Amino acid sequence: MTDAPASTPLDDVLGGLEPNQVRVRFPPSPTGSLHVGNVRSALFNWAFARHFGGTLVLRIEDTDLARNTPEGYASVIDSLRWLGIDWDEGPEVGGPYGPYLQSERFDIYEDVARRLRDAGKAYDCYCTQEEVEQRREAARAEKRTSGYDGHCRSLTQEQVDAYRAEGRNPVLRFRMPDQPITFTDLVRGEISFLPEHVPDYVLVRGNGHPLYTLVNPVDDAMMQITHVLRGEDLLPSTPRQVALYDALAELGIGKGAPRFGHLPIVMGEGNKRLSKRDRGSGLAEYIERGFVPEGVLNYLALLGWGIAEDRDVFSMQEMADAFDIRRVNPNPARFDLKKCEAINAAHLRMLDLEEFTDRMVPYLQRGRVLGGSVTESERDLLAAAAPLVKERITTLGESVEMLGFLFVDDASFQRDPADVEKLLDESGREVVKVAHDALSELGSWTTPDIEEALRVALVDGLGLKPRKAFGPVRVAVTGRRVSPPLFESLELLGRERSLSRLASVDGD
RNA sequence: GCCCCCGUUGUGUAGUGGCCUAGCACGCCGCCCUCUCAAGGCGGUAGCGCCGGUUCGAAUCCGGUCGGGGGUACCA
Repeated sequence: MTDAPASTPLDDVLGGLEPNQVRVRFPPSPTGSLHVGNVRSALFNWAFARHFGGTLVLRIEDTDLARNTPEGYASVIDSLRWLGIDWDEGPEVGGPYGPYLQSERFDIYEDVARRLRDAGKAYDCYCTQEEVEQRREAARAEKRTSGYDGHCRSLTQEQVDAYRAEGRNPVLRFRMPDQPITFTDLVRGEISFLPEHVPDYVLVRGNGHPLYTLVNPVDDAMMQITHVLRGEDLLPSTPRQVALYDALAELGIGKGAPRFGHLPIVMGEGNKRLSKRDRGSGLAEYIERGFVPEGVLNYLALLGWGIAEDRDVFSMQEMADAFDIRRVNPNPARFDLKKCEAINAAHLRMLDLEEFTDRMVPYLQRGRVLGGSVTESERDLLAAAAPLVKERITTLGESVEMLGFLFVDDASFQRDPADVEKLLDESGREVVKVAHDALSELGSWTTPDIEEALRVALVDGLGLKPRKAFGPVRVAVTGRRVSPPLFESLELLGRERSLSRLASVDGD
């Protein structure tokens, strides 16, 4: 572990800025639903900005027209809203540095590219991809750094004319300075690269299309971004960006390189980075299953950061208050769905009852347990049932299985075949019959009275262990071996429906 | 190949030379509670990659080594 970050004074984090002058950004590509790695990145930027009372900019990086879709954009916005990660500048909210969609900034990039070329910070490179590739392979064979070799750095006019005559379209290549590049990473400490290891790189394609390598630093510079918190996969590209920020500053664009903090990547199964194809990699899955944003965010925060050594459940406000980029662990973190579920369950339990109930509704509707509009009586029943399931489920989606039996009408009520086979055998059906008879004589239909009656009839009367006695009744009434507490469930189901379900076992 | 980053139980982490016979959480196992499942309580399992060095003393400092990851594009 590096020791530099922990010893980095706070002022080195702020770089002489007032806390509220901190400006960070989250720059997703709208290629589809957000990936958990992106969410983690958004969260850390959010926490950093909120901690200092600074600004979070949302910028949509949609220059790669082929891969972007309108649905992708909507999905990013919806995802952030669902998570509760709010931004101070960007699409939907505006701000002084717009537009915040890169697709609306092409003229800016064109202008900056021209100025970089005019100032000699970048140059036209006429090498074809094949030529570059060939030389790259040769360098590799000699165990040298494989990268652009500077072939077109200083062409004569004759050479340029000759290439032009061949009809070659040049790319615009950034001229890297011949100096080592060193910067202090907020997570990892000092990092430096030698010039021979960071070759000149392409800013603008032969067809005039600007690349990420240009666009991202240009926008950061123009939007006055002060801190860049991003995945460590971008660490190797940092030196060339730092050099570009400096060149831009010399042209009067921005104030030089921001401070960087490279967050550990999130790994999936095995030893590879959590990729889009991995199960559990997309935020959409979590929403569908009924994770709550508090839970997802809390878990993601734990990937590389912790609020205290003996505590791992906390709110986003608490995270914002306590967040310290210097305390982010540089180790890659492996995504653990079990832990994520545990954290989510903890947040579910922390919800107050009404809130918990409200949040279950859409899932019960999707599971066809509730209809599109919830009647008042359904609402009351749900409110009464909520405390019974709140401590028993990990995700809201599980409420469908847990509570379905209460809302479904007798005609469509179904029992789990496996549970029926296991518990409603001949003796089980006998138990249910006895239970039915005992309950049908019951005067007051309340949990304690129901329990009393069933204990007398089944435990005392039939001499059964409680476990054996109530199992068949549970399956008969709820349809499943696992359910909310039985006596409470019977009370909520009501006398008529309970008795009819018990009676229906016999007729099966 | 070259460059960069990382290396504490299965997983996430605490640990900044003695408080460490390494703490916490999740997982897993067992017990208690108990009408099922949870929740809760109690207990258990398992770790400093390796080798040298510095030091009275190292998970902590230094060197090396091994391992893992990332990058190496007219992708982002």
